[in-house]
Formats: sequence, structure tokens, C-alpha cells
Amino acid sequence: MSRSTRSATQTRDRLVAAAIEVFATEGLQGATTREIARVAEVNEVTLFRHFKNKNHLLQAVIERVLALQAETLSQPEEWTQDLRIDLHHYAQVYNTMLEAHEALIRTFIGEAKRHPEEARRVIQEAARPWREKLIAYLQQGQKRGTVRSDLDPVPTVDLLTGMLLAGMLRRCAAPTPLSYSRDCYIDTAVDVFVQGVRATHAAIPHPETAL
Amino acid sequence: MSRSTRSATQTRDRLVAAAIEVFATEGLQGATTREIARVAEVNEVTLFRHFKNKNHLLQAVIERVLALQAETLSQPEEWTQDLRIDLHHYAQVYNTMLEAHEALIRTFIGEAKRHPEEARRVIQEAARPWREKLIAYLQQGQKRGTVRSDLDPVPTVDLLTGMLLAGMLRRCAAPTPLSYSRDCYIDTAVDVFVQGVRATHAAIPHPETAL
DNA sequence: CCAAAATGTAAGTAAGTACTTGCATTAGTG
DNA sequence: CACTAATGCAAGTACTTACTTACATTTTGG
Repeated sequence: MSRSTRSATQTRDRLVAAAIEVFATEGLQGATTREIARVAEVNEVTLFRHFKNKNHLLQAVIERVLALQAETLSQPEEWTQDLRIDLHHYAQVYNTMLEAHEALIRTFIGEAKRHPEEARRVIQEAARPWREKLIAYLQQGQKRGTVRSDLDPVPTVDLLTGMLLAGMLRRCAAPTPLSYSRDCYIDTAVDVFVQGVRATHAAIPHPETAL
Repeated sequence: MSRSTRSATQTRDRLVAAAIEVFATEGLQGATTREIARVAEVNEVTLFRHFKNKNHLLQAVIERVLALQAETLSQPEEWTQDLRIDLHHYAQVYNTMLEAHEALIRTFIGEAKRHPEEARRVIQEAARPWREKLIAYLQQGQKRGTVRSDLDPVPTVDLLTGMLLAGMLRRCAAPTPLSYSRDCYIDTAVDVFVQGVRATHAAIPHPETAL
């Protein structure tokens, strides 16, 4: 670990990067150590010199993905306190992240029952900071009176991210393109969500809005 | 096809049913013909006598799934024309269907890039009639003035089903249960959606204050 | 009952899989 | 330069997979 460790960690990184790619495109089952080594442009034996077995490589992949996600999140949000503007901006950024990791997200959704812990970390844990930021924002909005106070912010936030996730899955799975564009979907999602959570101005005694 | 075809189709049906189960739990790649035959309680050779290869069996599985889905749909909807009641009922039924087919849906989401046509048929085509019913309902609501007319009903419907799909994926993947219940999520989804798509009171039976 | 259809059994093939072993070769460091 | 860690290369092991072949056995309908 003292001498020529540098090139060693380089090939290790190349292996992890290749594994991310192959796991994403071929699935956890379908990915072969041969293919991963080929993509990394190293010998297959080198793979096993760096990682005890395929599962250890998977663990390294997960660590790497979570680290990458943490970097992406490092940029601080600034809220304008305009529900529509803020949530639209948030939705755009979140959707970009979803599309960037589409293949990997698909893989872990499909393999969630066989690798529950890994799927949870990649999907849930990676999105958690975003989720908490948005939860805090909605709570703030409730205090300011701009967001309905009869809503639980936690499931409410999951509604918005859920719409975006499902939209991404629907779009990218369809060989025939949908009748509407991605931006149309996102705009509609934010539009409906904003009107859905916005406080009805003067606390209207609407018979149905009482939860 | 004349003589003892009856028992032949029986074992064929058993094979398809077993294949649905094994494909759902093990994935399309992970499912082995041995395991499928074992679950169907027939010899593996019998599987290959009925289906040329694993892919032909997969096609039969898809046909069967779509047929089952068509049956489920045969019950006609009756709308009360109360947005909240109708959509809540719809969401409950749709979510029940999602949870019933969770494993298979996961499998095809994960394998969508490797089997695009099959995934499209199972996920998209199976849900199409439901989708169209709901689109028609929203259009009807727009004509009656209860639903915002500035919304495109198509992406709007996909928002609702998307929230439900994502909710199911989130719930069932989590080893640690979420902080809210399934019913809470569905109620919140319908609640936000209804307020999000409802026409800002101009032509509503009760004289309400404007937004 | 009897012929044909359907299934079971045993064995095998060809290919792919994760993973190992032994040895030669490269490349960085002191 | 010399030492050594890192890698490449060739081959092999033990296992699994989809799928096949040949033959014995059971089931079924006329």
C-alpha cells in the first residue's frame, strides 16, 4: 500500500466504474466478471485480485454510487419561497438525476427482492438528503401559511418524487414515444402538485378538504 | 390436438403458472427451466416438449398475464361524478392490482432494457384500458367544469398512476417500514391530486369563495 | 382393449459461470 | 540498477445452464 499504490487504486477505480456500467446494463445476475474486466480493460484475474468475489465488487459499487450521490448533493439549495418556482426547480434537478442513473435504478428496482439491503441503500439512502430538504421546505411552507397544514409532509414529498420516478420509468421503457414530452410531464406534475398542496387562501370551509 | 389434449393443456397451464411465479421471484435471467419444471411438478423435458425454448415460454407467460389482466378489468366502473370519491375508489383498485403483481412488475421494470417489447406489453399494455377509462373521466369532468381545463388529461392521469406505482415500489422494497401507512399514502395522493386538478371554483354546485 | 399421445427417466452435450493457480512481464521506487 | 508490487497470460476446476436424445411408462379416448 506504500509503493506503487497509485496505479493500483487507478485500476481499482476503473473496475468499479466498469462494474457500475455493466451492472446497470446487464443486471446484477446478468453481469459477468469477464465483461466487467473487459470494459475496465484489465485482465479478469486482476478483478479477483482487487475484489474477493463478485459480491465484494458489488459492495464497492454501492459505496461508490453513494459517494457520487453525496457530491451531487453538495450544492446548496436556495429557495425563493415561491412554491411553483422552487418546486419546479427541484423537480428539474431531481429528474435529471433520475435520468442519469436510469439503468442502475432499474436494476435495483428489479433486484430489490433478491438484494433488499443493497437496493435500499442505492435507491432510498441516496435520495434521503433530497427528501429531507424537501420535507423541511414543506414544513416551512406550512408555518408560513402557504402550504396546507392538514397534510403530512413526509408522504406528500414522496408523492412528488414518486411522480417523477414513475414518469422516468414510463418514458424510458417505451419503444414508442409517449404522446407528451418529458417537460410537459414535469410541468404538469409540478402544476398539479403545487395546486394540490397550496393552502386554500382564507381557510375555506370546504366540506371535503377537512382530512 | 384431438385425443388426450385435455391433460396436455393442463400441464401446459401449470407450466405457464409456474413460469409466472419463478420469473417474478427470480427474474427473467435468474429463472431456470429446472426450477420452473419443479414448481410445475413436471419433468424438465416436458417443459421443452411444450415450449421450444425458454423465450417461447416467456411469450406464453406474457399472453397469460395480459389475459388475466383483461379479466380483472371486465368489471365496469360506475362513477359518482364526485371527484374525490371516484378517484379514491379508482386508486384503491389500481393499487390492489399493483400490489398483487408486484414481483412481476419489478422484474419487467428491471429487465425493460433487455426485453423492451415484453416489458412494454406487460406494464403499458396491461394498464392501457384503465388509463383510457380515467382519461375519459377527466375529460368528462372538464366538460362539466369540475376539472381544470388547462390540463392535458393524458399526462395528468399518468401522474396519479405514477404516484401509486412509485408508492408501491417504495413500500415493498423497504426492509424498515416507512413512517406512514399504505392507506395514508393513497389518501394523501388522492387528496393532493383532487385539489390539484379540481377547477378553481367557478362552476361548482356550492357557491364557494374564489381562490 | 388398444393404439396413440403424453409424460417420466437417465444420460449427455455444449456453452458459460465464478473463481483459482502458476508463471512470466511490466513498471514504479529507493 | 535492483527490488517489488501490480498486472498479464494460459490453463484449469467445479459447477450450472439451456436444451437434446433414446427409451420406458403411463394415460386417454374410441
